[in-house]
Amino acid sequence: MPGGGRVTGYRASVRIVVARCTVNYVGRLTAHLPEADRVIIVKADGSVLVHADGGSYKPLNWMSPPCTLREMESDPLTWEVTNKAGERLVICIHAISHDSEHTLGIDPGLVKDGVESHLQALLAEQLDVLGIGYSLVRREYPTAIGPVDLLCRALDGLHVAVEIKRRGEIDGVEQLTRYLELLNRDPLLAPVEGVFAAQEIKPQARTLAEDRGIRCVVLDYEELRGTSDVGSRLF
Amino acid sequence: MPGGGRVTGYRASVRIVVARCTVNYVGRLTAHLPEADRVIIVKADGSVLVHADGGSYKPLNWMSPPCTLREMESDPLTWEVTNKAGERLVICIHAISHDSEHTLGIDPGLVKDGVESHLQALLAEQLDVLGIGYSLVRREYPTAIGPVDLLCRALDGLHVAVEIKRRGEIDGVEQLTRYLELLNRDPLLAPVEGVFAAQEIKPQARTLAEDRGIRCVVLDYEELRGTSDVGSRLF
DNA sequence: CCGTAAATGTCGTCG
DNA sequence: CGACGACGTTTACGG
Repeated sequence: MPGGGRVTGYRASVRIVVARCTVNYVGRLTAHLPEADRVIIVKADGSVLVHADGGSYKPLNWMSPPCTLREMESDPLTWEVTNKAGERLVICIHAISHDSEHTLGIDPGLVKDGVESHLQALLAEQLDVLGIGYSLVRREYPTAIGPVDLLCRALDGLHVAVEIKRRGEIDGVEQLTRYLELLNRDPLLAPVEGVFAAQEIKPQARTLAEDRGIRCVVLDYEELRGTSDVGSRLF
Repeated sequence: MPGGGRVTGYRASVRIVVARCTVNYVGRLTAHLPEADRVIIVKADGSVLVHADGGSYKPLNWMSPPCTLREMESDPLTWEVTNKAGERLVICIHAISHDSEHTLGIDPGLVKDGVESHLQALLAEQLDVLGIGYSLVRREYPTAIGPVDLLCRALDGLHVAVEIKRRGEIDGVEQLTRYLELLNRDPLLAPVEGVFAAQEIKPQARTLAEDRGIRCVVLDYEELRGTSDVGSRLF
């Protein structure tokens, strides 16, 4: 291995450093941060975040786990973070104004509600929102290019493929279009109609969808959740 | 304004708190974090990050700027972060094990190299990589649904639309397909061929592209940069 | 491990 | 401010 330095192994703690530093990343792209004061967080898994005082939750520069941090006994102090893919993050530390370490333990994790999978579960129970008399063939109906959110059968026996989004944009229409093209090749299913269902449908997505004969349905999450049995069971 | 509490205005500093806390977010979705020790970062712009000791750079929970932090003098200590859109992040702090504040100043910002715009600039100078004798009509050729990366003319006078990606996936093929459909409606341009150029092209994207008569070209960034005049000028 | 799709995506740019 | 595409997207899920 080139160079010396101390390799920091697994510590069950975060290290928080505030320091004047320059940072260089070479990997999927090349990125350079000029000398300035920043917050550096080293997590237990070796991952490193370099934050400025502003911007959103995204660090200016970072290294994702799994990776290895090596602290060089050079002047200026240099930290080198590397991973298997050959990406390198090098932090030159010119002056440290804060350095502390904290033991946090394993986090119990985040509980979410209101994401697409919930919409799907609720809709599968209330297909009338999509069309009177619809019956469910399958959730996550598998195709060669991925699963269709809902496959239904209308009163007239025709099949209906439903793509569900929280926010309906062009990508979602394209996705449904690919599914429909494939499903319509299956003589046992064809003809298959398309329904694009979302809490919010962008005008351009609606235009594209309707231009392709895909019906758009705007969903009311609160109403779906209020009416449903699962609504209370799930959360 | 409901409730009391001290509203923390603009401070030109980050505050770093390590504390046992529970966190609730209500906004675009609902998310709950059970009681545990975490790192809480409050940036100068009022934005808040709640990090665990692990995972990647994404916080467990957060609020993006612009937003307002109100510290309630309750027991347990409660921080309420809100924004214009009505999103709320509420942090109950049960025990503080670290609390410090640091002045960082404005960050000079990140310098990047190696992204799509550079690929586009390099390719525009070396069109032979795409096809012998190609000439450039325009970079960012405008259409009603967005700009085509490169519009070229081949030796035989036919037009060629080029979509450039760092990583070529299905989305990029769809995008180019939409452009081609539009461009081919223009009698002054039609017929327009498609070329999908990327540093890496996923098999499924290649299959879809070739199925649609779109030619795929794999780019070598280092070679493009080495050969080019701009290569040295740009960086 | 690959491939696909979701995301509180975020971030920049352009109209 | 909205629309749109890029992103070191990251992250989760399924084969």
